[in-house]
Amino acid sequence: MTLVLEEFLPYRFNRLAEALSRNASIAYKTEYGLTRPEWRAFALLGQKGTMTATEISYFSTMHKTKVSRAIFALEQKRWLVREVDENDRRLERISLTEQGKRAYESLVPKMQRVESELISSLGKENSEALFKGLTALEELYLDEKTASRSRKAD
Amino acid sequence: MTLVLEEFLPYRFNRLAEALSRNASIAYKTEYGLTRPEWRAFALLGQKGTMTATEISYFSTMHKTKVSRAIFALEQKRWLVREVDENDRRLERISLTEQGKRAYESLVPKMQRVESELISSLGKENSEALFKGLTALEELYLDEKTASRSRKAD
DNA sequence: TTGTAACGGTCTAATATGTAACTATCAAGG
DNA sequence: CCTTGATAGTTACATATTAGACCGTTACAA
Repeated sequence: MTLVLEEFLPYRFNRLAEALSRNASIAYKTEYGLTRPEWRAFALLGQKGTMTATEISYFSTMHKTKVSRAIFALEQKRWLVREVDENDRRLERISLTEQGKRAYESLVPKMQRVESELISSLGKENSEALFKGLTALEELYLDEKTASRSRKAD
Repeated sequence: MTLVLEEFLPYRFNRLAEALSRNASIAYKTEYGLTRPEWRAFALLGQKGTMTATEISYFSTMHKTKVSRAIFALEQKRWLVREVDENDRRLERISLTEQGKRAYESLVPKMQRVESELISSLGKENSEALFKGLTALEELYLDEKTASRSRKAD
């Protein structure tokens, strides 16, 4: 009995995830000096506006210490600010500065270009199949219930 | 202009890769005490027979130091042995011991069961779409040329 | 031969990540 | 009020991972 690693789903996903991330990271890493966790937190703040660190952790599925450090780095760059919530002083409301928003507006189109180039190279039929398969898998594995339990991954 | 992280391919792949790996790892981690790099090296050796460390690194797309440590751990378990190649004494020919082969024969069916349960939960249509999409992506990103250049990932 | 470049593999030092402890705050009950 | 237990976030320590130096080979051209 033999298992062919190249056909094994966890292996295929890991390899592709790594390749896609590396490919996408070129833009935010070389031009903006962001790490992957920083990019994720940044993208979420640009997408959703003001958030708490816990929310960022939830939506990015990153460990809270990773988020904490990513936020610190973005704060150093003056791309975000925090304000303590007056109603609950444990919370910090985090939002992009004007400078951060400008960076977002200039970075996001580049990221989207990478993605759309990828999709057009795949072709309509393949990319539709891919989306269908991914969505089905996500429904199976990453339901709210599951997602809220396992938030430590990168 | 907004980028929706939940729809961004690198993010989706990373999350799914993590979820699939975690799910698959239960079998080899709890019952056999293997780490992920160890499992990968082990699976390759079971699949392909005798290999060198560099070959394992190539096919597993793992960094060579990771492979080195994985091999060391499997050697400690007495699941593999190395012999220096007489023709080229830089090389070590690594292969599973009888004990290693027995472990392989008992572990692999469990891993395959996990995988086939996943696929049957997805249903025929979705899993076919998934495979089609994954294969297309792999051809685009992980061709020999590409794969041989970027071998550091996990 | 010998010098030089390349290779297989390991070891070391720097980075990145996760675990668990800690601070500060809040909420609810006595 | 005061205690107990939970939550938000940071920090310190332990672990895991990577980059790069390193050693012993080998290949091959001069």
